[in-house]
Amino acid sequence: MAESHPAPERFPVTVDVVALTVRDGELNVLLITRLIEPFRGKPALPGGFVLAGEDLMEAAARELAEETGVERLPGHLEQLGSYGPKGRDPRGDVLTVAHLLLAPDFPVLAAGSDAEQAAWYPVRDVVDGRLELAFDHAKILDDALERAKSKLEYSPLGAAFCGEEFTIAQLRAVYEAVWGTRLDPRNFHRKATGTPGFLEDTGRMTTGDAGRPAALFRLAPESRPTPGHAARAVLNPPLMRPRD
Amino acid sequence: MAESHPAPERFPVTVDVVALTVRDGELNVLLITRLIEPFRGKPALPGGFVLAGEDLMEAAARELAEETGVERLPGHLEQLGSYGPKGRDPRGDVLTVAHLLLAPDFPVLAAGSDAEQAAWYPVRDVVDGRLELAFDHAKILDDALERAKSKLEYSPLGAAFCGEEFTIAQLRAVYEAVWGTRLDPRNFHRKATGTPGFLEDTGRMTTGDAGRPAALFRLAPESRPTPGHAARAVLNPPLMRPRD
DNA sequence: GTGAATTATCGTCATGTTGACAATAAAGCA
DNA sequence: TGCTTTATTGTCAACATGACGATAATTCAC
Repeated sequence: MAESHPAPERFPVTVDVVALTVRDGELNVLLITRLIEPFRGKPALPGGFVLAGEDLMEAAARELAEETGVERLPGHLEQLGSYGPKGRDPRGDVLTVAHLLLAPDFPVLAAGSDAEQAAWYPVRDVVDGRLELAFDHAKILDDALERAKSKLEYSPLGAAFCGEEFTIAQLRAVYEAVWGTRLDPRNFHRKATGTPGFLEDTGRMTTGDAGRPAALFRLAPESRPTPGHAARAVLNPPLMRPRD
Repeated sequence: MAESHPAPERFPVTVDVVALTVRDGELNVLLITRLIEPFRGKPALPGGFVLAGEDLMEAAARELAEETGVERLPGHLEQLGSYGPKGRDPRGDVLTVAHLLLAPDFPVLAAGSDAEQAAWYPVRDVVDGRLELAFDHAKILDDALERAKSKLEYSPLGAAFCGEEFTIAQLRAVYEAVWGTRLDPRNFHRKATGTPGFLEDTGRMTTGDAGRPAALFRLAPESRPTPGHAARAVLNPPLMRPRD
């Protein structure tokens, strides 16, 4: 960290959050609709300015809570990367630190009339160009998707999309939604249950669904996120997504 | 990106670079020695303030060039992650965006007497606690090492530590230095040469070294970094590091 | 109720990959 | 001329994967 004699430039710093979830087998992303210029009326990633005395992750969690009305947000939050500060906001140089939230489907509270309404949108709509995002948020979403896809290969974070307990089929649905592929249920079952340190059988079963009841699993202790530390990578060898 | 009515807080933003290379089979990191307080006399990562109108990567490259005296730096530069702004600099909140450079060994020019001298240090000295880094740079280095280790598994970026052309043994030495393990030369050779889209035989050989001459390889076109875009991941299945 | 549909789970088998290690090739060196 | 060093090619068993058959345990339609 070098010194420069003139006072260093200062930048406004924002945090943006790419919140992903799986609804009805489809990957969704949380977006707000901008109420002001620039990009008024366009969908954008939720986020906002980092406040004095705040850390990045803290700010991301606060903004997300504010814009969804959800107090304690579920799932796994991690930093994605930083963008800017040059030329990404017409109003001036703004540095943004993007974050990634992998979460089970949670309901978004209605915002007041003067607040930007957050809602889930199918990721497909953005990728296919039916939804155009503000700023460089399409690029950020793109990076987030690639990160999410690769996280599923090497880490137990697919389970972050599920609740505390889940069936193998529910976990498989996550992989299929994020990767955009179909996976063989039998091979997936073998890999998921056969990878040491990944899942733990709860002994309980589902009831009421169609078909044979499924065993309920949870993350094994080794795969669970410990307070402070992130979840350790345990999928070794990885659960590779099909290429081509 | 939400709006707040009061003018948003502005933060000084720095870039830091974890520059890694392999010298004599050992992983080294580029450090400067601080000339001023705080942490005067302590080693630190090279870096400095982002200037107005600069992008992050640009700033990182510029700072590295300034502090090493090297104009066009070799190797692969990527963003690592952002740290702060809270509580990492006793002088006040500073956000830093850490970067990672994987480079072949290059000589560092002597700095002037009023400049901070950059030099290569064995990473082991920091990890073992023989060298104490300023600020939160030990944490950043830690994250960089983990990133580098995993990059070698899934991407062709091990070659970024080598020159344009290299032998399989030189590439293996990179893996051994970064992972801190020994690898079987025969199995590594099989995997490196057998992975489609990874390496390309130049047809040329080494001469003058002890032992049988080795074939010289370069990165295959698919693995080479294209201007603008990063190198695509091609090691599929990955070249896994031994666990335990 | 009863059979059909549905979903979960276990098994099989050919193929591909890994890890351990033997054997050979091609140079420099004493 | 051997001896040492390093590179490269093979071999083989263990393991992992992809494709798919078979069976189990439910709900659902009638």
